[in-house]
Amino acid sequence: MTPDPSARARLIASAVQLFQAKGYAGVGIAEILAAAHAPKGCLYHHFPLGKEGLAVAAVEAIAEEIDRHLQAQLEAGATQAAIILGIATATAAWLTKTHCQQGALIGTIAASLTPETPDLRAAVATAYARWRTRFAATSKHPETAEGDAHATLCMLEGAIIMARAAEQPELLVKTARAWVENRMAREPTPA
Amino acid sequence: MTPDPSARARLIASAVQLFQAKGYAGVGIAEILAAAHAPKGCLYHHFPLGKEGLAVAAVEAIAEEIDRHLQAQLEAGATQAAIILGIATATAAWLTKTHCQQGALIGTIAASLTPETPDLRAAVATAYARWRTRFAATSKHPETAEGDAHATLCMLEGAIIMARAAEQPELLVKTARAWVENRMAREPTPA
DNA sequence: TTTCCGCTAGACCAATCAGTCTAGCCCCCC
DNA sequence: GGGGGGCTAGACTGATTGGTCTAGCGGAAA
Repeated sequence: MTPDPSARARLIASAVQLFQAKGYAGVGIAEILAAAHAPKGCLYHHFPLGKEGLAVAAVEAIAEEIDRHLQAQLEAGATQAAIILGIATATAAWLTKTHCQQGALIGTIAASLTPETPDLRAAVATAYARWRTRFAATSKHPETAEGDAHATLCMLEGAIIMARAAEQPELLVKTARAWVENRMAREPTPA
Repeated sequence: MTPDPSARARLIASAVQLFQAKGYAGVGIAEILAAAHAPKGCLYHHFPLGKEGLAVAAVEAIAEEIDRHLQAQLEAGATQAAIILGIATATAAWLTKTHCQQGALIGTIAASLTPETPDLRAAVATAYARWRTRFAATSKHPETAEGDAHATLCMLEGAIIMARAAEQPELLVKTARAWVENRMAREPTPA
């Protein structure tokens, strides 16, 4: 099992799972290594910056994955409302499946950022900006596009956190539905 | 300095500050004790359940404080829009003052709840439910009151987290403003 | 004045933390 | 068929973790 090309990927996958569940400070390196079946030296070889470096990679991986998903949906002509509801429904199902123990990776990490991990903060901010830009790009109201996209992301992140805290995944779908209906009501006839 | 009646209060105050900044897992007991100028035995006397007990007390204290503030404003006849904007503006000012190092206590804790701290999860869920109920009580549309209140709380929590991550407190006010204008547009003539 | 007890005080513990370092495997190149 | 180096492997360290335990201060009651 020498030049195992998947060791790095396994580390990132385990980090995503664990950080998602317990937050950055809540997970020890030993736990990640055990989950990834990797020894310590392996981590510090692939991520010389240690725990923070791994977390940055995890954030970037998820940011990339979601951004690709967004892009694909938008290019396929999905409406913003459909995308929002799709994310909410899928996440709610995920919460149910994991008994509310796995949430939104980036939101979970974002909530407890400290000045001690500036690189991690930067990665999180970049991820949010990326989604916002992607989402705003197809808005029908250019002047409010960025603001709307940002508000939508806020609602989703907040709703995921609150649904987890209340252990009621369905709250997430309900909130998203209310949100899109709210917007529909405001824009009865798309330009 | 014997029966110091303020030791317990000092512990809670320090816990609020630190948990707010770094999340539950990110703060060590030693740090809280140092900030509160209290020895270890003092904490375990007042909070036999240790760290989690202290965190529960901190969450309850903040929940109570904010609930009282909400109640006072509602009784004074403030509109929901005014209250939302007030919270956003005040929090943004607070973020600016603390260089985005202090956020929303309950949101920060809620984001990284684990099954290992069930009491803390319960305290957080109770706090959210309390605010939601309080806020929904004065809605003009009873049938959607709870849902609206919940969505508003989601938006605020998410916006605070994202404003912190981006280190742009003004994002919070902008998002709240967009939110209330959205609602105004939907309800042109209050019943 | 003496007893009592709520509370402070901090030494102490095993466990865990993130991180460093050396040893050595094994593929690839020469 | 020897190196060389990317990578795995895990022992090890000092600091810190949450928590327990005993000692003793000092005001209130008798």
